[in-house]
Amino acid sequence: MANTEQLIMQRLGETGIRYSAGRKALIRALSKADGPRSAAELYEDLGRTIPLSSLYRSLAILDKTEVLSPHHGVKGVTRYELAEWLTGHHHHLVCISCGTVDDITPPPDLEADLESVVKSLTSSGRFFPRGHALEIEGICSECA
Amino acid sequence: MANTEQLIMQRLGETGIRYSAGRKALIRALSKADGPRSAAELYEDLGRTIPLSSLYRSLAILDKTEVLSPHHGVKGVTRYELAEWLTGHHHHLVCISCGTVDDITPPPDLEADLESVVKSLTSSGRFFPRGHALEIEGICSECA
DNA sequence: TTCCTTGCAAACGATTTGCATTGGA
DNA sequence: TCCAATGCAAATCGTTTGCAAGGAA
Repeated sequence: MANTEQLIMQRLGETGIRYSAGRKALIRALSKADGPRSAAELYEDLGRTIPLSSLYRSLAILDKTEVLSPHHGVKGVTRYELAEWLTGHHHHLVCISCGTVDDITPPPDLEADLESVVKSLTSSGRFFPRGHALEIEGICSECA
Repeated sequence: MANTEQLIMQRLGETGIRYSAGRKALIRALSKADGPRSAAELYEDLGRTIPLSSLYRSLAILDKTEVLSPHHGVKGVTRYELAEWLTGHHHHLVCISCGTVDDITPPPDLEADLESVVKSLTSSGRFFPRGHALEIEGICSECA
């Protein structure tokens, strides 16, 4: 999706945030990944060319501007992925052994079921839903 | 549930783990809570009578024996709740602002839908599911 | 006596921040 | 020029661990 970067540049331009070379590399690494990535993982993905502190800062900024969304997984590490308005809605397979997260896309009719589940669960009026996440926890093929 | 403690004592007894006064207090605090609690929150709940290190150790042991199950939420903190074989299956409302987590129990027919979603998503054979978690993310009434 | 548990302090790992420097519009 | 971005090091925060003392079986 060459278009994804266009959308990101546009979003960032609106708020005076620069789409620097480092951030471009970060975004491309995330685009290639098949699931959310932590700062440490991105550090390796990028050949340790960008210091961790810069990665953390960029991740925080891109999170705040909703270009990325965080995923809080096993072992207290935060992983980030492109926000759903860029990638489309999806869910996660989470390995409870190594913490790896893979994306999965549910068939549309099943997703409709999920939506109705969410709606019926939040009809109390005491909670204002922004989204939902179906996390399927188990053991990945690497750890099995 | 006076019966819950019986079940826990029995489970611990099988593995030479003691149900000490501190752990009893911890379990009772979790029983009263309406959602998963972090070590720091339990520390406060218990009037700071049990040091954090003891709480962390007990939480780790009770996790390993599957009396508790962990929830990895906002801000990289781990919260624990009684395992589902003690409390029944349920899901979570997660406040993306303050990190608070509340339990919700889905109507049985909707839960059946969820089960079928999970089954259809994991039919690839490359992932071995242990459970699922539907996290509904949004803003709680406190933060709204 | 034999282990498990507890407390305190030190150690750790992930993440954040202060500060001086660099770089782009 | 002006402000955002970067790099390094130090600081924070949640969590873990070493070790010696306390307690239950």
